[in-house]
Amino acid sequence: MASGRKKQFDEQTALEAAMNVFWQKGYVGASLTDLTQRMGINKPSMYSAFGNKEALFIKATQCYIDTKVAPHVDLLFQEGVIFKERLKNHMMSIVSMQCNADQVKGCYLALCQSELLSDDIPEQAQQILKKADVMTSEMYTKLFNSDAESIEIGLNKNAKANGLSIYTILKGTASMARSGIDKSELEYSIDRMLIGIGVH
Amino acid sequence: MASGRKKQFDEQTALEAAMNVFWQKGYVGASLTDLTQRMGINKPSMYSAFGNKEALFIKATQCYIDTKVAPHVDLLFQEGVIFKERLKNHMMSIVSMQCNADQVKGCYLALCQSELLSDDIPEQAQQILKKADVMTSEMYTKLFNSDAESIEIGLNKNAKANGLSIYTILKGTASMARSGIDKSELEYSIDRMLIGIGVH
DNA sequence: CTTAAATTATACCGCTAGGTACAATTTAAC
DNA sequence: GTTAAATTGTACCTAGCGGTATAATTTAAG
Repeated sequence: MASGRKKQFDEQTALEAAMNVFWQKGYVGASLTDLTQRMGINKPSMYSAFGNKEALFIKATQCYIDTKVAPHVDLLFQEGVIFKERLKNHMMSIVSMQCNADQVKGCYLALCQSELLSDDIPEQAQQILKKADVMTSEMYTKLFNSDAESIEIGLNKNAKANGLSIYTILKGTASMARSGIDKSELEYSIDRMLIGIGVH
Repeated sequence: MASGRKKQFDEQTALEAAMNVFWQKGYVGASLTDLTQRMGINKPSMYSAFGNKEALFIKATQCYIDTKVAPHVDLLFQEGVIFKERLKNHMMSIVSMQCNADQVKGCYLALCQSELLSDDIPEQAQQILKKADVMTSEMYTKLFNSDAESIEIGLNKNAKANGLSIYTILKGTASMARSGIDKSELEYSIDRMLIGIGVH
């Protein structure tokens, strides 16, 4: 018989702002003041909408995966494009995102995963970060293992190693992107490293 | 006409302990309690011996460079070994260090450099981290540019790109090592990526 | 117009951060 | 053995942390 004041902020917009803070500062380095300021709300609003810092982080991480990672994954399975081009398109698209001047440079996940050894990340946050790492690794292995063209070329024989190589390259470009290296330099590097893996 | 109590700890030993904490937690994540506990001293002793957290960090960083990085650099210039083997030895040696189970996994410098965008690293600490980054990059470029064998093979024509590729690979292995990937997996990846760069 | 539910702002909690004052202790020169 | 310099341990400072109690505000149903 009554139904209170309306929320004066958009939850999704606020979540994206939080995502950018974690992207820039990592889990430990992002303070509630940093977060709520950039979200444009105060602490009680944040706590009522998201729970606590860890819960906010988990949602922000999922937001990053959905909006900043998933689109590139689609390129891996695009119909009518040969395997090598699909893989290259995928990697180039990721690097382009990592270097985009309109957002934080580098990779949100790579940064926060590097904090895992610190013992300062709460349990559930650890889990989502580790899960994202394992799933990415497995995705590449499975790609080399299952893709019809990959099997044709024989890349499935070293599926796990091939997958890890791709992942290693992308972790490298993420790190370089954070340091401010130009996209073009990284694209060139990727192009040639793929040759060594047998993708050319 | 008097000369006080003797220091009850070894400064170098304490510095190495501090190095390990920064290696594990980064600059922001390493608290004075973490640091002094692992150094086995209390705060006033630390402040009198090293100045403050930033000064301790700068010395710890230099300690890392001297003891954990420099040895691998020597392998790049070893006499009586061909260029490609020198480069490979260098990279394998670094990866072996990054994966060593007896110490923190991954790279101290890569971790702390990833904190640079956070705006939470004091001025001088920023400078030493950026300088280490630039110098590493330049070292590889110069290697490809100046090494007699590199010139012979024609690798000097893409010296900058080649150097950046090497650096990118090593940033990638550093990140993977921190996640706990086996050394053998990374060695295999390096071996094949080098092929793409023309080092085989 | 009242009322109850929801969101807001303010002010605060206990705790830990980086850093320090000070007194107690140890040392070697005299 | 005294004395002055250096290091140690304890106890504390202010500021900021993650988190919350409370009261003021806004809202729509009755």
